[in-house]
Amino acid sequence: MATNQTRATILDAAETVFAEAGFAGASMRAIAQRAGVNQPLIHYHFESKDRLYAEVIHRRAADINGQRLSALDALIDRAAPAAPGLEDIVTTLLRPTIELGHDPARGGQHYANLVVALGNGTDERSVRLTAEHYNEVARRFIAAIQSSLPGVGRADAVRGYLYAISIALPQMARTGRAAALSDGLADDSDVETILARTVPFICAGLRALADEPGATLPIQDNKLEREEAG
Amino acid sequence: MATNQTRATILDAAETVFAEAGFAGASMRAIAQRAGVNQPLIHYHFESKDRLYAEVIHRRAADINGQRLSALDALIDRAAPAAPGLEDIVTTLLRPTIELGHDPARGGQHYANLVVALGNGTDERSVRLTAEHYNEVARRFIAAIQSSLPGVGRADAVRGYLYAISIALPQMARTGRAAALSDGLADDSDVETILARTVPFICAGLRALADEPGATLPIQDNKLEREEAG
DNA sequence: CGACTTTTACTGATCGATCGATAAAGATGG
DNA sequence: CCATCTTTATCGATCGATCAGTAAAAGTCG
Repeated sequence: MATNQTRATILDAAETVFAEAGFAGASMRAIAQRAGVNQPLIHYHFESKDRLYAEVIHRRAADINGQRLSALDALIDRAAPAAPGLEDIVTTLLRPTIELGHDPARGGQHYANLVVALGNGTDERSVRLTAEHYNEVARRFIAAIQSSLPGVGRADAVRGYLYAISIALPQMARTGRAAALSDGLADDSDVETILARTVPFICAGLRALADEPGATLPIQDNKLEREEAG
Repeated sequence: MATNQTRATILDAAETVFAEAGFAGASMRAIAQRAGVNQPLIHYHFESKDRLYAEVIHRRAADINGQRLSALDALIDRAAPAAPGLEDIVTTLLRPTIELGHDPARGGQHYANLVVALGNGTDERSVRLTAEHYNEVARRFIAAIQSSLPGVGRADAVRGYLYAISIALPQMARTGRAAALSDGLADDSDVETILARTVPFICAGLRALADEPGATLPIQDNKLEREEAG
């Protein structure tokens, strides 16, 4: 896996085309044209369309999840022996995501659109890649939420994490719908503005789940690995 | 627009295949095979792949939005001259969505996956169809949220609406990720369980936005250093 | 009524374009 | 020369769409 310049160029082009057209709608020829290379060269470097797609995802996911985990570790160390505050945990989870969506140098919106489709997709490829790249960080943050909010059960912590991600990803992708519906009032093009609105929303929601324990859901966190959802 | 049985059969098959493979990944032949008809018949009834896709969306959107608007009207009438409660408004918004996602007779998960991709997509087709079918109901519910929560500004009401939809749609689509991450604890296959968790979360979040109206209040205390060597 | 025409619903054959992928030859630099 | 990178040419498969043609139902008229 030599860090080739050609590889990076192809990955950037693939990221954009996959984001705009989806996996099936993106053609190797369109990717090659945007990258300024020949189509068979992509096969030389990445073998197949599937492997190219997986590498596009892996590159950004490794970046963003590395940031999230090291920031979470730093947060936990700083607060030790107490648990970090909920606002800090949620901010640490969301900030790298929102920032990546606003940083053109790292794919910007393109990867954002990709990862939204990935996280919400039900096809085998999306489910597999999502679990492969995002389950570890999910478990870490779910545990952090539980430590900071002892009243919340495991199931509600999982729900809260998924709700937080569900809110953050579309903002990362920025479809412009908020601006359209508010006649420009909610044009959230600034990272800090987005965090200032989403973090209080999510934290208040999580505390509501903790204060209002819902269905009869026991708390047990022994098994960590699991194959599939029944 | 004769209510033909063949048309409905094709629409059902198209809904499933589009949901499983996306617009580009779904082939007219695969749709025809699932519908038990031959491929040119689809062109006879729907002209083109684009029009077929639009009709698949239109059929369910008209159903679900009709339910939502009439339920909202009834809610407003019942509470008049006061404004309806926030929990009732959010429940009225989400229930038809969640229920549709759990009703196999009306497409069930299939339309759910479709509409998730539609709402999050940035391609021209997705943006156009989303605005065409969902902007009216969005404006109605945003106004209702503002009437019930006078402290919330217009921009935050829009945000709250979009956050609510962002939370509800993935649950409608049920990727099984919640169950996988919680070892089955959060297997939300029941409509009432989902509503009992999402509605309090969303309402608490909305009230937090209303109580903390500063749209320009960046959270600075744990801003991450993203510069690598800077 | 019965013969004729029109409309509707559907089918088999096939079009040109494009798909992902491969083989093999050419270029490049150590 | 050799290994790495890049290109040209091309494969078989599949894509959305169109065509002519058929069977049956519906409408028309003496």
